Amino acid sequence: MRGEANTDPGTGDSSKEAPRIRTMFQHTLEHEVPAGTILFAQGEVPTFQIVVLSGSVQLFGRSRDGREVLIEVVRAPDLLIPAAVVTASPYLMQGRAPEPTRFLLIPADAFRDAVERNPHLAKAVLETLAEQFRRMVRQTKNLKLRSAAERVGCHILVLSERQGTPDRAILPYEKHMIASELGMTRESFSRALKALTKIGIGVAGQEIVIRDRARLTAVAKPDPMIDLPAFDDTGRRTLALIERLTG
Amino acid sequence: MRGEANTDPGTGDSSKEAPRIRTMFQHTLEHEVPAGTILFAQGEVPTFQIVVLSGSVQLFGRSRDGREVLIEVVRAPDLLIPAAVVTASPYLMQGRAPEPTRFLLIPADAFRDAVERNPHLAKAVLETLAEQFRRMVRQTKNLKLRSAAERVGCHILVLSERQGTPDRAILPYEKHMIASELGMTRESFSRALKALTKIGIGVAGQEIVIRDRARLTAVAKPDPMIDLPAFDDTGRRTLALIERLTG
DNA sequence: ATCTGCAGTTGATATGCATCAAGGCCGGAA
DNA sequence: TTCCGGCCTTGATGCATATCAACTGCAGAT
Repeated sequence: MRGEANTDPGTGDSSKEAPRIRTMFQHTLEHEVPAGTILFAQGEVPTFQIVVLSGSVQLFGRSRDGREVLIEVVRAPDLLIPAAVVTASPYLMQGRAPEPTRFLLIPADAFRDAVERNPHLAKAVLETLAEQFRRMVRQTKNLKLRSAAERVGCHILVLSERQGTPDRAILPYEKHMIASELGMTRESFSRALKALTKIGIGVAGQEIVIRDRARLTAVAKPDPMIDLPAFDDTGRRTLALIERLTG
Repeated sequence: MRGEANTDPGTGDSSKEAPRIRTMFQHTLEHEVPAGTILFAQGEVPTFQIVVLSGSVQLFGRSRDGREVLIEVVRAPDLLIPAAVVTASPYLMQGRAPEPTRFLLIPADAFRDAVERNPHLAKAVLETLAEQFRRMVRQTKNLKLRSAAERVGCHILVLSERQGTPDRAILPYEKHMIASELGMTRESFSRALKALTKIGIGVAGQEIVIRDRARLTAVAKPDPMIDLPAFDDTGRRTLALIERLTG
């Protein structure tokens, strides 16, 4: 737990919001998990609003016959599925940390209370959730409007932008994960990469070298209405606010 | 406009929220459009928070080569893409009313102001947006985890439940629209329906008769973690609040 | 070192779905 | 009525992607 919550620092008690914030503070834990940790299962009702401080979380959807695909990735700083927490309904996905990851765990009911009482928090959560909604819309468009090869090409372009290296991109996790994130099998992903080899990229393990960005762009046809913008500070702003509120 | 906004009814001015709510009220329009009306284009920045009072709105995603697919349908009562309004960012989809539809148009900045000032409104919008996010997650799972035939079968089951008729379902709009909503071509949709004919459904124009629900269920494998629940009153509650706030 | 298991690649093949093309069935216009 | 023009269906075909299978390379265990 961060900074000994029970030794209440003397914040003025006269402010209307203070009691609730203090509640949120008192029971909020900070927690770090190793790579591979399952955070929650599909179908569970959230007990905490999880705040991703560092690292990332993969969210998997499972079909009844047991197949699992990567639906989305939440990268720090961000909230882990506020949609499930504010509606107090079951997670639709399983959450797993693919790397050592740090969290803030805020009890779900305290979080809902705080959101209801603190307009700034409400606004921040709303913006974060809105951004997440838009990510899902982008993904749906990606799946419905593009071929597998285009999805792979655009993903590489987005990665290279996010990593600030226009001439290369590092695949952030295993290829079969990325394949399922992009809605295809690992074999198809492998073949798509190989095909792109002929139009100006090089593949060496996790590293993709972009030799001919113009040609790759021409083939993959990136689109600002589908692909994620390189920077978005919603998460950072939301995190700053929550850290202020919890200590 | 609803109920002569300028003849201000004597609400007490002492309450802190009143001025903003009144702003929202003053410039809020009620509007009805005929079937086929385009409400906004992909790429436009929202000028209003549109509230769907009756009817529905189809949201289309467009690729750069001009192909358009139905991404989602917003049915009254609901908010039209609060995610774009609260973040003041461009719509990722085009909005079109496929039937005569009534709206409340709340100026976007007045809406954002009101959300920031009124915790009840903030909570309602948050819940509505959360529900919309969850719908998108369900759709992504649907696309990534199921075959075309399964998607068609489950869609029929959902429609029949929503319409309260376990033995039949009426397709709410043209088949080619539903096909693109389900991520396939109209031909594939047609063939999928025909295939399902052999396992206990009948097709007559827009009407689907479900002769053998058990068999259809066995084939389509509906799943509460993917398919929409029959009832959800989030929209209704949000609408009630907004109507109270706007007069 | 050897064994083992998992990630990835590659090839052969299957199949689901799209595409292309033709024709049927309306309902609306003239 | 006839003549359209959508919408839908159906068939033939092709292609994209999945599936199945074999193999490589590597890392961790013994």
